[in-house]
Amino acid sequence: MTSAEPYIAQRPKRADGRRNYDAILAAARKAFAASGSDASLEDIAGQAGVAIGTLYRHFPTRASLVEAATRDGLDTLVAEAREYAQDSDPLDALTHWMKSAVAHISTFRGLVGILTEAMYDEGTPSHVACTAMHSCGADLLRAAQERGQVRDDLTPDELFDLLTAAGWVRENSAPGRDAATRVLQLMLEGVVPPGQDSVRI
Amino acid sequence: MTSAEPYIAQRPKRADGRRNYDAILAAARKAFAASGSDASLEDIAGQAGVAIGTLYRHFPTRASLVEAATRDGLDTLVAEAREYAQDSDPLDALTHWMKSAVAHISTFRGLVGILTEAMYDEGTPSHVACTAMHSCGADLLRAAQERGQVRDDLTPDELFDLLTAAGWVRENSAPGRDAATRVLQLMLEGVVPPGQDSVRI
DNA sequence: ACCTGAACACCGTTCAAGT
DNA sequence: ACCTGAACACCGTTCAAGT
Repeated sequence: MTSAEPYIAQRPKRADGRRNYDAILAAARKAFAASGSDASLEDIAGQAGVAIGTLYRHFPTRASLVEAATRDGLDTLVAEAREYAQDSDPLDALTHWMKSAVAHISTFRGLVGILTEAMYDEGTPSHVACTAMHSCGADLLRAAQERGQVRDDLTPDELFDLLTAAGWVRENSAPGRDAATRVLQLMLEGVVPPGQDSVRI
Repeated sequence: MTSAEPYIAQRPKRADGRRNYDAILAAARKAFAASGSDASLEDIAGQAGVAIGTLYRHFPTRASLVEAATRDGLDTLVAEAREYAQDSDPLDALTHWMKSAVAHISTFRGLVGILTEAMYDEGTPSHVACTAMHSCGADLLRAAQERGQVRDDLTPDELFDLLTAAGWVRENSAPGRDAATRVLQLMLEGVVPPGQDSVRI
């Protein structure tokens, strides 16, 4: 017996279906940006000019709609990892990618939570995107560690934790201050100056 | 004209009211722990053995119920700050308090988000608790900075960002790994070893 | 294969009636 | 001052009927 596969939305072949699919996706992205991942599905259908049943036909669960709405962005992030890996300085590659990752995983309120859950739940539409991200991060991390540029007790899971933490700050911090970038910088450099004894928690 | 004050729940004087108030609070804490801050209010009323109207009488908004359910814990946190301030080592005091703060602001899923919003919104029941926390952290931070134990470009707002980021990880990380403590440690010590050139983001 | 919208379910919130 | 529960509103989700 195979475990239940998550439903991954597919762009229909028929012209009318494809038109509606695209309209729903566009409306969803707008609604997620404005109201977060728990935006009203009825509103989204209305904005797309389709009946609610049509939305459910293409995207049977909210998670499948979120996955479809964020698919391109997360694919881009994976592509960036491959580009940055060409960089002569692995630490530069890692930090640039981390900054981009934070942006892509927090494009709207609620996304980071969905992706974090998806990371450890295979029955979730965004799970494959998350594992792809995870392994990209792991590759860049390992390269930097091999050069001694990053502490070698940092694991890929922990890197993911740092990214989601910074992403959450980006989703939720008050506007007017780029809190997430600063948090990322503090994570990388540390709060306690090198001169001090090691911090005991 | 005075701006609208948030409603802060008060324990009733009449015996039957006080009994219900306490029962609702106990049920709410249990429900929040199990289902997060968006637990069903009907369930909470049912568990407390009261009608839904009674819950609304004592706690007219969900935020007021959350505030009442977390009041004791956050008061404790403020008291701990004063204790730790007696410590001979300001950095120890700060790190211990930070660890406790992370625990207290993430006692159930959704709390960190509510507190973060409350920090910057005066019209919110938890706002006063948040500013108290904020100023405690600022005091401990300043003491550690005066001894040169913490980088002096770190602001109290940024300290709060770090705490909420770690708290969010605690709320949302997969069980079986104490991800939040590790994240806190990484924030304090940094990901990049002292030998490296300063990190460019 | 795809679309529509009525129908159902669930839950948050209010309020008139009661003690 | 406090309690009750019916009533209303809103929204997610399903499904029979239709093209």
